[in-house]
Amino acid sequence: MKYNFNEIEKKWQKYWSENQTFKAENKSDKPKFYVLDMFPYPSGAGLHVGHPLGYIASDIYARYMRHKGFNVLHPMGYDSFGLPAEQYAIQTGQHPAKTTEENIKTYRRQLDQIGFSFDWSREVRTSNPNYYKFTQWIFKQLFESYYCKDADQARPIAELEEVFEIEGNKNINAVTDEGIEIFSAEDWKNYSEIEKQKVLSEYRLTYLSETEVNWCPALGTVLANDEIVNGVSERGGHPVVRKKMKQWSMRITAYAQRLLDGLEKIDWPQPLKDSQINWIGRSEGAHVEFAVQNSEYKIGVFTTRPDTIFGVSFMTLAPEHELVPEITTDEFKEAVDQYRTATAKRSERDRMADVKTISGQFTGAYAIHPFTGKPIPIWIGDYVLASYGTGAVMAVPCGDQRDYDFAKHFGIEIPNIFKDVDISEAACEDKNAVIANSDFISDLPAKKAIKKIIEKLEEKGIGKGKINYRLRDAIFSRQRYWGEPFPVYYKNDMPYMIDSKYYPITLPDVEKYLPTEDGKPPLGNAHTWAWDTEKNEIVSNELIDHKIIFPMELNTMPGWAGSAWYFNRYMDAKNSDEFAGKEALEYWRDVDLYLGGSEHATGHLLYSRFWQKFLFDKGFVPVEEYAKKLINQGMILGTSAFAYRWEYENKEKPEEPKKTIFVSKNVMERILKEREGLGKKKKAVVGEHVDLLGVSKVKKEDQYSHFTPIHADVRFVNASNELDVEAFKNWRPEFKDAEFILEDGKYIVGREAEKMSKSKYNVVNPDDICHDYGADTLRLYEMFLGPIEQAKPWNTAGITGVFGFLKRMWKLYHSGEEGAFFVSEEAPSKEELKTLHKTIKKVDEDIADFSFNTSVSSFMIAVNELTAQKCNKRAILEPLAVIVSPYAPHIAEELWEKLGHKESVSTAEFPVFEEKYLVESTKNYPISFNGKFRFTLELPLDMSKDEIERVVMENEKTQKQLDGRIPKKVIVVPGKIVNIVG
RNA sequence: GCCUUGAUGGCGGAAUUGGUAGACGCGCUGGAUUCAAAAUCCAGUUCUGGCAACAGAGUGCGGGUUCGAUUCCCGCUCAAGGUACCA
Repeated sequence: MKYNFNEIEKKWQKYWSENQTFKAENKSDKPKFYVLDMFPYPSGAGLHVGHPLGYIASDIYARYMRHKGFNVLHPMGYDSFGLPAEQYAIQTGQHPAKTTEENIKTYRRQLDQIGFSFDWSREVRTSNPNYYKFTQWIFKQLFESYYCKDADQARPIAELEEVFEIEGNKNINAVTDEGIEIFSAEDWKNYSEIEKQKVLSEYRLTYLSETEVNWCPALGTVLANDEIVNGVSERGGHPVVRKKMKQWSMRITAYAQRLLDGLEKIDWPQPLKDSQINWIGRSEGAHVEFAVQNSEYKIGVFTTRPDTIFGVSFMTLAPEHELVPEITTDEFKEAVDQYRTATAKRSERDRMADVKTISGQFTGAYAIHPFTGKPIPIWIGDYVLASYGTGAVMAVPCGDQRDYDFAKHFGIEIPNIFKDVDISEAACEDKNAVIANSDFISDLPAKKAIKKIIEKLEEKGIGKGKINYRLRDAIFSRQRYWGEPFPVYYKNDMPYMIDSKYYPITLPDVEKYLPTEDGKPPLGNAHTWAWDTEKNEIVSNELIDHKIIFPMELNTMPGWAGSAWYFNRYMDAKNSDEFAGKEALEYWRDVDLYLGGSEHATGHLLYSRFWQKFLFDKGFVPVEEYAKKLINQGMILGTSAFAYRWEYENKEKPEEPKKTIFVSKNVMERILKEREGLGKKKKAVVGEHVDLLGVSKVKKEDQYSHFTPIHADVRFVNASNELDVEAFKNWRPEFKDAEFILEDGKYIVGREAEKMSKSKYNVVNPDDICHDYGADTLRLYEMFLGPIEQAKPWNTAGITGVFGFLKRMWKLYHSGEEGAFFVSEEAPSKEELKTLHKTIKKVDEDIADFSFNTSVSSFMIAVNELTAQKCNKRAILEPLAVIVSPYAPHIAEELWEKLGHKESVSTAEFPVFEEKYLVESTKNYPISFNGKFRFTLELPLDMSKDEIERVVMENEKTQKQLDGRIPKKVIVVPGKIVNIVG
């Protein structure tokens, strides 16, 4: 019988679906195991071969753990809110819900065809109102909480209000906005409703704030930093300005320290942890206040080197610093204003990217040095960022290179406060340098000086030790349509939460998905988007009276909102009362294995940890870290194909039409090489080669043109990199009449590994592979490509290898007449048992190490050996089917059934490795001379060291190697090696 | 610049605590089978020299430790990813 993979795979996929084979129960006597994949955004392009890599690995793990007796939760769902669907809606007018639904159907079909053991009964979609009602609920919880530093956890905001009533806020130790005012109980009671709400919002874990954003008036939207190139929008090249906007923020900074500490408790890849540590950016130092001369104002700075305070010779403020207009003297007003306008035009990223240009402006004002009392000129400069620390620095040119460069550039003095250090060329940033010329901290090393200076600052009441974080509160508003609506309405411009009883607050329909003409987000186009506080329902905007009926929030939540808690939802996906029931949460607790790409390191993986900690503080979830172990899967890259275009124009005969000529790769390379030999600029000119190309007779120097690599669709290229020229010509009208310069009658393309993407025409779809070779081959091959965490280019060249393996394995079970199924009941031989147990051991170890590629190799070795042994014993082939089943489940099920089993192979117990079958009595000792291996010698394993040495030395091969020399030393490591030195 | 990861045949990659470098697969070469092809099977395949036995070189580069280094240590080069005026 032939290995008919198409039929087998369809049959078992149907079986699994009909029998709900992989449905996980929330109660079980078995230990639990939760295997999770980062869920996909269902894009219109469908799955490409890169997507399933992680899913296959996690599926192997999940199936393996089932065999090992665990109750496995292995769910899948969709992060289905997002920009592409909205862009598509803008272009076509189709509702994003509709296109998203279609895309999900494609994804599901593709996922099913690969044979994953997902429990589809728990599928979640972030854009489903039954799901996002809980995203809204969590948002409300955050709104109604503040971070208490004493308890080091989130507490209800209602507690604050009680305290305010009694004693004001003087004893409250909470994470708040900078510079919060102290008020008494009396003050509080006299505050208006609006004033009270304003105060509370300074404490809330999610709050409205004026945030600087990159506003693009032409597109009517806010752009992310990476959507701006050279100060204009990437799309369309429209001007971008920095603008203040009222937006929701998440006080993630409250959790900075715990997010840092938590990393020590979880088994995540070190690079990923490092990038989170980096992102949080903790630095220890001091906050110091500098008084401004002849004024009431004080400028606070953060410094990590308070010990260098005697080296301060100027201060620099960010141009946006709020005190700049207040302190600037009339004389400098104009220059300062000019500088401020100039920097406002540049995006933050531009400013940061341009490190070389030093610019700044003196304000005319002076601060007073807190210890020496000397006046210190106050400058503004765009090397100081408004968003870090206090937006101001005490400049110590002798100790900080940026301050040094700034001082040099503007001719500011550079006092030296380091003992025996030359600062004529550069600043001294060495923390081991001893401080000098610094009053009471002179002659101290940095560490001691820092301690002393902080004590003094605190004593004088002008500063204190401080820990600063680079991490900033996360902006949570998006001016988009296709996202979660906020459950918020506005009364007197203050936000109020709609009671969670009325969730979900469903996304309203709009006619256009673009921003409104007056620049409001797309929800501004909705006609029915007002909250009736009496009827508790969404009503027509026309009814807004600001008494009972109020306007609702027009922003939507960002992409990461839904994905910040979905792993909890899978535990109890159908619960309509709670985001997940207590019992389910207690049973599943956390993810045991989480698989996904490292690109989420500082986005999803940080925000989701933050939300989990918050939910933990509130007692809603039982664990503080939701994923014990995380594995990054590397990206599968596409192998792009390039055709090299040369635009040819005969300048002597302009009447001749221009020609598009494609030059085969090696011809092009030869030309470039020759030109290099002639000393001409590489890749610049091909004029001299007109003859060679045989195009036309022209004056050579008139032909100037570059070779331009053009992406050719990889479907037109075969394994030998030959281009199907006809298909390529028909592909695009502009290539219809192109000419081709061939080599050996073929057009050879260049190849390069790039991210798989539609625009690069290098996407390989798993559908074709499944059709031609089957899902089991695809699964094995993706694993066989190399270590899971490594990025690698996709190349189908080797796929016949694993396909051949499956066919050979199939044959083992079909040793009957004319290939009929047959297994013998005979007892297996020693050799057969050895092969089997060697493989069990290897697969156990490999799965524990997530080394799936080497398991596939060991399967191949096993099948090769069993084939050579002509093995057809049930006692070997039955366990073999189980070992292979996590990797190639369809063929395993089919063979399992043929072996006479009624239940799915997934219920079978994983074969247990037994050492006794591998015990050897002899060892083939490698004999080396001076560390160089020469030959092997088979000796009993129980032979003593001396005995081995004697036998080896007596051996004639040894004598031949020694050629009469007397060895200085003979090293014998029993069971390992013999090395003869001398 | 900084952080991280990596570099092994023609290619993807393997090598447990330092102990026979190149498993397994692809490709390539030769052979069997076939009218022929596909498929399948067998043999060979790191490089250099040699008919061969064998000898020499060899895991990015330069040193070191060791009887012995792909593996450990020091110094570099290159590549990929992340991050960037973070006071």
